Amino acid sequence: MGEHVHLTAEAIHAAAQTALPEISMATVYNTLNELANMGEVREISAGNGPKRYDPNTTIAHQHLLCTGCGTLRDVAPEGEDTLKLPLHERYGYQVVGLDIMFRGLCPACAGA
Amino acid sequence: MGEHVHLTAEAIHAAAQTALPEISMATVYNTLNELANMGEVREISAGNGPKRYDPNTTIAHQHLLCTGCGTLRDVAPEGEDTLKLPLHERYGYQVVGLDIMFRGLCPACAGA
DNA sequence: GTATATGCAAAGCATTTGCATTAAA
DNA sequence: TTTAATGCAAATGCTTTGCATATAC
Repeated sequence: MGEHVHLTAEAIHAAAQTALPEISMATVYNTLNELANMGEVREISAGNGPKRYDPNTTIAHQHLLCTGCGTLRDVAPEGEDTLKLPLHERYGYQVVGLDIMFRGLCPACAGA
Repeated sequence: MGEHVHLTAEAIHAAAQTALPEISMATVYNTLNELANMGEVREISAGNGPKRYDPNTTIAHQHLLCTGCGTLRDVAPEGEDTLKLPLHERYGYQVVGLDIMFRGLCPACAGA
């Protein structure tokens, strides 16, 4: 649901277990993949480690990635609506989406 | 070296074999990880499948990702220099970099 | 002669898949 | 009763690691 910090499959599994103690990772992955195919969530691979799942599926995404712990959260940068890829730079690609990812250390990782 | 289509470890291994027929994947990965730690290349995980390695290490990267075959290439979008993350949206993060990724089908995948 | 880099093979992690079982319509 | 969803466990794909060998200084 509409959170602003995006979870891994494992974290989703742990959270789901509070409601459904018997739920398996396979079911979590099956469901996440279905949701992704339906367009209800987007998978985001944040460098190394597991993917994270984002329930925000608007066209342009803006994220803040902690390069220490991998935490991923939503942000709203300035100038987003001015960011366009000129036709002569598209190399014939049919562009359907845009991801913007800011990288850095979150406060917890910067302090450690 | 300064290519504009970024390769997977496997592709780099294959290319390296033309010069060093005995080279192993372990050596390729060891070397790529060293280069990444030195800041000479950047790892980019393009959704599913293997990572790709980008020798362009300027602060803001702009990429075009084919969601069909995973090909990743450099592009230069308009408005890149206006894209900034306002302080009140940084949540205390120390932002050190920015990735911009356009997603879509490359001509080959769109035709198939 | 000592230290570093390499190849090989095994291990590791995240994710997917097959299959038998369970629950649902 | 027929269908779809689930759990389990094995398999997969990518990457890393341990260790013995080879290479360089």
